[in-house]
Amino acid sequence: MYLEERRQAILNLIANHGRVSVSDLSARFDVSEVTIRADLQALAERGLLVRTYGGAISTTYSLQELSLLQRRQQHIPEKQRIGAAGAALIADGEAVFLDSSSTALAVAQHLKSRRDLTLVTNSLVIAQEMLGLTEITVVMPGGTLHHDTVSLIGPDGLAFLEKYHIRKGFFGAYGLSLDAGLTDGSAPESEIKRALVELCHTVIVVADATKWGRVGVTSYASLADVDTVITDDQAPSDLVAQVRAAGVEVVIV
Amino acid sequence: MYLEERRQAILNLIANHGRVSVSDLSARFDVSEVTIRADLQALAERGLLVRTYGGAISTTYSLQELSLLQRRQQHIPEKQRIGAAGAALIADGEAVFLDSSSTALAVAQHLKSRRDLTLVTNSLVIAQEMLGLTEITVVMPGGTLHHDTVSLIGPDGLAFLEKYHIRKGFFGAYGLSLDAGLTDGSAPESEIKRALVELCHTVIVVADATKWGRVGVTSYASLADVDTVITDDQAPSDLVAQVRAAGVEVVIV
DNA sequence: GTTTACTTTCGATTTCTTTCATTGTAAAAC
DNA sequence: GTTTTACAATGAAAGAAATCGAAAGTAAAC
Repeated sequence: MYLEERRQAILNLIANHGRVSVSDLSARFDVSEVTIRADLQALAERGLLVRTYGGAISTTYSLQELSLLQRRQQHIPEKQRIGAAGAALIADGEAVFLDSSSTALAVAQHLKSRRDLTLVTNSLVIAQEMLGLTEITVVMPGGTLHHDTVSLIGPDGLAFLEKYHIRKGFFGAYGLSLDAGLTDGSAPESEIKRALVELCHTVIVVADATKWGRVGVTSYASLADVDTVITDDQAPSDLVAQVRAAGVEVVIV
Repeated sequence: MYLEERRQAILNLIANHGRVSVSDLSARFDVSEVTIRADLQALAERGLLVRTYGGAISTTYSLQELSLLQRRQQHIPEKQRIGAAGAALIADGEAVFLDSSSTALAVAQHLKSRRDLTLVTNSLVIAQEMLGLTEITVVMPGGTLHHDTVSLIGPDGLAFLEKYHIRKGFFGAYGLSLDAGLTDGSAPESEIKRALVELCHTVIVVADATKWGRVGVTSYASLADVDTVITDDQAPSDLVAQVRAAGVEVVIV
């Protein structure tokens, strides 16, 4: 039996039983456990199964996709620094837009002590965060609730937003690259962002180092649309230099 | 059973029951309580559950804790009965409006197991409550966040809502009386309700016994606009009789 | 005969889990 | 309101199993 046959057989077993153990596979295919481990590692790297201690399980039974609640808890110190830097760009009396990314939420969290601010957002989480802060006016566009981003999405929201003169818009992104510009994971989410990039006088991208060079499903802006990028000190310096050469201000915190 | 499988099973249990206990999990999976605690800690660090003394609860359940409205809600069996009766009036596939009252929230809570529903609401609390229920479409009008009612209010939201064909609207009220009809505490809140009473084919008022005979600052509908009132068995029978005589169906639960 | 891809052996390490003693906590009983 | 009381959490230590790294073995391919 060849390596590829064995690995295919392992995948079949997982498809049928949901789980396999290293010792069982070793006995079944009459190879050492080390070999089986190499198989499982290779298959796991291709995302075909999830490795566990002692075996492997089907990807469908593995831990759930990251929700906003979980994304919120990733890269916390970086996001907080980025959030503080973003909030520092906002003057009292301004109207700003914040999108439904977890980094934009970090910006919002640093606005809590501010007064006389109009905050436009389609993120329910940001709205919730601002509850009780009566000095801050929170405006939301209408739309349909998207469960994964906890935000309101829809064409009617855009018409609503056009009435506002929004000075600055803060946008998160799934990825930030020279060719694809700013990219996101879902198309409808992208659409509302695309319209808002047009609408905002100043476009500020808040993105931690992990976003650099990554490309998502849909683009919502090119780098030419962007005025400022706020990122952390782990951002790859070659990419930062290239983006700066493209005329974008890059703030590193 | 592998570690990942056990942890996934714990998450499933929490998703179904809302809560788990360390001792139950220890017995169920036949591992020590120390191991379960390590599992819960790991899952809590990833934001997949919220740790409590003796067990853990769902993250969405703990978000509810944030809302005073909801906490108040949980201790009032009358509102729950009214909510259940209201939910029973809603057929699958319908589009319904729920306002930002705590009684309308009780209706929403009884819709959680339903499928193929469109729920229009200006209440952030209701939207939050429906998070993760992907079978239910939640639509919100645009507007400005009102901190006291945790709802979106504004003239633009109305134009947005006119596009929807909403069969049934559920309205709470500060007061319900023969002369003043349905009254509320704040004028802008009233305005959006007034428009929606016009819009909805069927107007259903959900109001516990304390609301009868009370009059608030502004009226948003007369009894002639109302099709059904759902209330509890403490409602004053003389008023109930008069309202029935005015042609309104009164459901007592 | 050498190269290449795959596999094995064998310690050293790591991971997972348990036990036990100690400290901490919530809520009932006073 | 405080004191009990029963239960829960934590830290340290230890054992069993799984994993990893590196070197060595095997067999087909060039």
